[in-house]
Formats: sequence, C-alpha cells, structure tokens
Amino acid sequence: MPRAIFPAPDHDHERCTSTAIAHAEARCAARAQRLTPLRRQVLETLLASHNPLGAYEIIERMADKNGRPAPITVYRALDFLRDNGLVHRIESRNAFVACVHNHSGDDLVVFLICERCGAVGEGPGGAVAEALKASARAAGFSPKSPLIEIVGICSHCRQR
Amino acid sequence: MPRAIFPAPDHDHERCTSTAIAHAEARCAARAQRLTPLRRQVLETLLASHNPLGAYEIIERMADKNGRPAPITVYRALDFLRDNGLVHRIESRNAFVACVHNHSGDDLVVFLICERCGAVGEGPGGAVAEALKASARAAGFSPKSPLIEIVGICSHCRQR
DNA sequence: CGCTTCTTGCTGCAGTGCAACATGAAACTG
DNA sequence: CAGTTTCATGTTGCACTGCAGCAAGAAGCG
Repeated sequence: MPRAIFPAPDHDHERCTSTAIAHAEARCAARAQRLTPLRRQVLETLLASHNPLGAYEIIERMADKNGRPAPITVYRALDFLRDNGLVHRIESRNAFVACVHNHSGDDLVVFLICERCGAVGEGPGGAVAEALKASARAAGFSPKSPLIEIVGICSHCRQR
Repeated sequence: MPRAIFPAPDHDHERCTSTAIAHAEARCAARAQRLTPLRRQVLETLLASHNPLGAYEIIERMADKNGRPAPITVYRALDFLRDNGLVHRIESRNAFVACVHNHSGDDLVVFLICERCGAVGEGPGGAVAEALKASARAAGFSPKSPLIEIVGICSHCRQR
C-alpha cells in the first residue's frame, strides 16, 4: 500500500522517525556530507512534529540545560538539510518540515497544507509538473523549480 | 492578441498603469469598497514597478516631504488590495505585485518569477488547476486556493 | 604534524508582520 | 442634523525571520 499522504494520527511514529533518520544518514554518506549531531538534532526535531515548524519554534524545542542554539546555527543546519533534500521550506508559512519521501533533487512536490490542524502532506506532482512546465515554456519562460502549496482541509480533520 | 505574460521592457507603461487603476476603481465601486488615496497610492507604487516589491521597499518609494507611511499602514492597504484581488503576494519572496489581470476571486494563478531580472509574470493556470485539485482530492484533501510559483528565466532575459 | 576545509559559536542588524489602542472621517438613521 | 455605527488611518511597540561577518574548533589529508 502506498504511503498515506497524511500520516494517521495513530501511526507508528517511532518507526517512521527512525526510517527517516536512517535515510538521511544514507543520503549524506552517499554524498560525502556530514550529518553532524547538531544537524541531526534539527532534523529530529522536525520529524518529531510532522507539522511545519518555524525556525524559532525549532530553537525552542531544542532548548535544554545546555541552553539554546542561536538562530543562525539553526538556519545553517536547515540550509544544509534543504540542500540535501531532507527538509522542505513551506514558503507560505515561513516554516520547515522534514521530508518523508525519497525524491531526488528537482522533483516537483505538491504540499497540501491543512488549515485546521496545520499538518502538511507531500503529494507527488508528476502529471501536474509536465503540464506546468509546458505552459511555462509556452510563455517563453525556462522554468527551474516549481513550488506548489495548497491550503485546505485534510482527510483526518474532515472526518470530524 | 493575448496580453504578453511578461510585459516588454518598452511597453506603453503609462497606458498600462492607467488601465489598471481604472479597473481597480471599477472593482471597488462594484463591491462598495473604498479605494482611498492611500490605498491607491500603494497600488500605484506597485504598478510603477511591474516587479514585486517588499513592504519596506514600498514605504521607501512612497516617502515624500510629508514623511513616510508606517509599516502597518502599508500592510493594511496591501491587505485591502489583496482582498479585492488587485495585488498578489509572492510568498517565496515576501513581496507584493500588482495584479494585471481580471481574474475573479479564487482563480488559480501561476507566477513565473525571473531570477535574473526579478520580473513576475502571471500565467493562467486553468488546465493545471484542475489536475491539481483532482489529485488533491484523491488524497482526501479538500483544496481551497492553490499557490504556484515557478522560478526560471524570462523570455527577455533569455534573449541576452 | 601542519595545512586546508568544514562546522559551530558569537555579535549584531536589517527586514517582516502585526497587536492594541487612539483618533478621525464617512455613512446611516431616526 | 445630532448621534451612532462603521470604517480608515495614525502611533507605539514588539515578536519573528533571516542572515552577514568574524572568530574559534573539529575533522580530514598529505
């Protein structure tokens, strides 16, 4: 069965997190990039939420007895994670979310943002991508990375 | 001939501006909304640029001997203009651009953003919109307003 | 070991966006 | 037309976002 776009509220989060971390390790290793403790911690924070978090929200959640990381530190980690396709930025919210798919670099991703619970699902955009790129080229435009965000109500919230 | 998606650098800007203002007046009148001098001034500032402007950039350009408007003032005018479909917000840039089309409320608009000159073209998204909404619904998601921004190189920049 | 490169920490700042409250202007109403 | 309501603008203040520029440490390499 395909992965549900919106994880059920009662899904096995333990497992879903460790899978994502393992994938991150693998990808970094493959690219000779270093998934340092700090970067891993940022990623784990995002994974623990499944919802997009603002940078300062991440800082908040990372705070512990050793104090809290400086904003720039978190932004740098986020840059790294984004460069390696492990984290997405939700532009319309100035927030970040851990990527739970395995898309390579420039794949088109459609974000479905639930305005009720704030959850973000990543839908595949294959078909749409082609239509989009075609119509962009028709306008004499050479497209690079399309960005699609859709606000609405997710299936779980709808059921209530 | 259909309106070019990217206005040519040498287009009749005088005329294109006055058309847009006239349209704004008509729309506000039709909706019993007030296009006050301040709101009109913000709209004119955006029209004068044809490129997206940040809020503080707008303030800068509106500054005159009477001083400059406070940020909140401009944001409120922008909210008004957006509510009435006269201005769009480019999420990926935290910037605003005057709308040069006549779409009604919830139409899907595709923004083509030139990374070289910063110009933003509004392409129609009809076909894409349907595909998008269909695939969102397939995920059990009830979509509202899709947002699409594509970065690339516009036709005028490409020719150089 | 010494060099280079990458990562992290620190200070500081510019831009973004709005809440809360006060004032002023316009429209409505009896 | 005075009184009320509604909307627009002004003012203060603040929280969040994002990064530049420099300094110090850690990791990899010949």
